[in-house]
Amino acid sequence: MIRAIKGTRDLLPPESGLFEEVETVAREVFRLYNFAEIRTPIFETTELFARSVGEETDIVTKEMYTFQDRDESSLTLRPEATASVARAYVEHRLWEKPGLTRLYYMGPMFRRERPQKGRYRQFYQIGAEVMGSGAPQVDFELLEMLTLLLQRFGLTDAELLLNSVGCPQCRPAYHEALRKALEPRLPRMCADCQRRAQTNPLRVLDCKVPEDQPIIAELPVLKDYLDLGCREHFQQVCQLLDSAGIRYRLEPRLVRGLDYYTRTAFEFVHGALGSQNSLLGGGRYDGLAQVLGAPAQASQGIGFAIGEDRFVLALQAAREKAGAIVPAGSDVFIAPVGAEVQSACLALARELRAAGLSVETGEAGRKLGKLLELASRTGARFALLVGEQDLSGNQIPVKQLATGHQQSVERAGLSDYLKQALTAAPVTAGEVGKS
RNA sequence: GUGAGUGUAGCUCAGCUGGUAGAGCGCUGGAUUGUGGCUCCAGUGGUCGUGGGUUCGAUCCCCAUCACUCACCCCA
Repeated sequence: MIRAIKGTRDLLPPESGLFEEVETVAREVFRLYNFAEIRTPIFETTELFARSVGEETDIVTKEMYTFQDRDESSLTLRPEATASVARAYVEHRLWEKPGLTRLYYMGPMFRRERPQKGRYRQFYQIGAEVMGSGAPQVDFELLEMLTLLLQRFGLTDAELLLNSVGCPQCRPAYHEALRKALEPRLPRMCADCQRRAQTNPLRVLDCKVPEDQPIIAELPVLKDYLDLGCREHFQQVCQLLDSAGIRYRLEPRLVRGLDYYTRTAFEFVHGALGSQNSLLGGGRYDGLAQVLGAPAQASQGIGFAIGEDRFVLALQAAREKAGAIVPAGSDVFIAPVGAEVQSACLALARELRAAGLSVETGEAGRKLGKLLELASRTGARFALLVGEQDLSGNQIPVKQLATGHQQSVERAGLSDYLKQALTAAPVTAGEVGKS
């Protein structure tokens, strides 16, 4: 049997419906903040990611799907989308348009990691970027938009973690101080930290080994090394959040794994996600566009990416907790009584669909009992029992499957009756999905 | 890349220190040729992940391998 390859999966109903719902609501919320969609290619030159994400990052050194095209150029399946958006910003000189560039995207990303709960090799991200301004106000509005999106789904138990990671001007001093402080302490730390001290010293701060915690507490804190500009920027972001009543937790040890981040860095974490608890992450990346060819004064940017798979996981947990059920089936199931009403039933279905109802048609000629059983078990909300005499009398029996209540309805007023009844009637007692 | 756990029917799982497999759910039909959910009956289902070894005999014990899951790592 041919199976989906490791780390990839088929999104089937009812779960695929949740992805659709998350995307729909995200689009609505993005529209409120005047974001428009960008669709970038799913593969790019390898160089783009090496230059923007960072040559030494884990993503670039060991997680990318890179391959040779037939002309021998090196291409890579996108591991994230900010690089592509920045590339498009530069390629189309978007800074020359009036106002800020506010773009959102959604789609699959690819990283070759060992699969785990909430971690896949093909995974889905929903993200947005604001380019062309370094104002703290922009950071604030982005975070506010995210809290609104989480609110829309009732994920109010997600927690915002906030930090400033400085800029290329002040970070080297911190790096130096950190390295000095680490040197004498390293022998007492775990093997991972000893390795990280070489590859990515900032990640030492993120270590979870209990024995290392007292040592980490003694290390210099990035906050104390921020230059004036970075410090004021961060302070203003915090003030704006405070005055809007948005809760957050300062996390001086929050570190991002991509090289392009500057100043504001944030993450929303959620308890239902297991060890991959980061629901979404993002931050400012003020120099990125310049690296790719934008003029310095237009190269500021900030953005985030939501892990859609994780978002859905959290949503499922929340809905399960709330005991929510959703109808899985069609609005209407048409049950033909006898083989000779086939085409009349199909015409009726056409009529109801034209009125906006979702209609499933039972196979003409099957026993009515079987058809009703099918209607009920597929979660249809109403069944129409359509035989010769019903058609000739222009009275169609309509059965509400959850209650068993049945009444005849004038054919001409059928779609209006159904639409009205659908909003009033309880959800089917038939098969329901786990949300 | 590293570690641990698990692989038996479409799904969830049972299977006694080793005698070549069961249940529930599902699916199809019937009881019920114009009335579903409940019930009853029948049918449909499996190279017991794969390969090798031990044994008279292996779903069970041993080795290898693959897959899945979780964790490390990393990140969304």
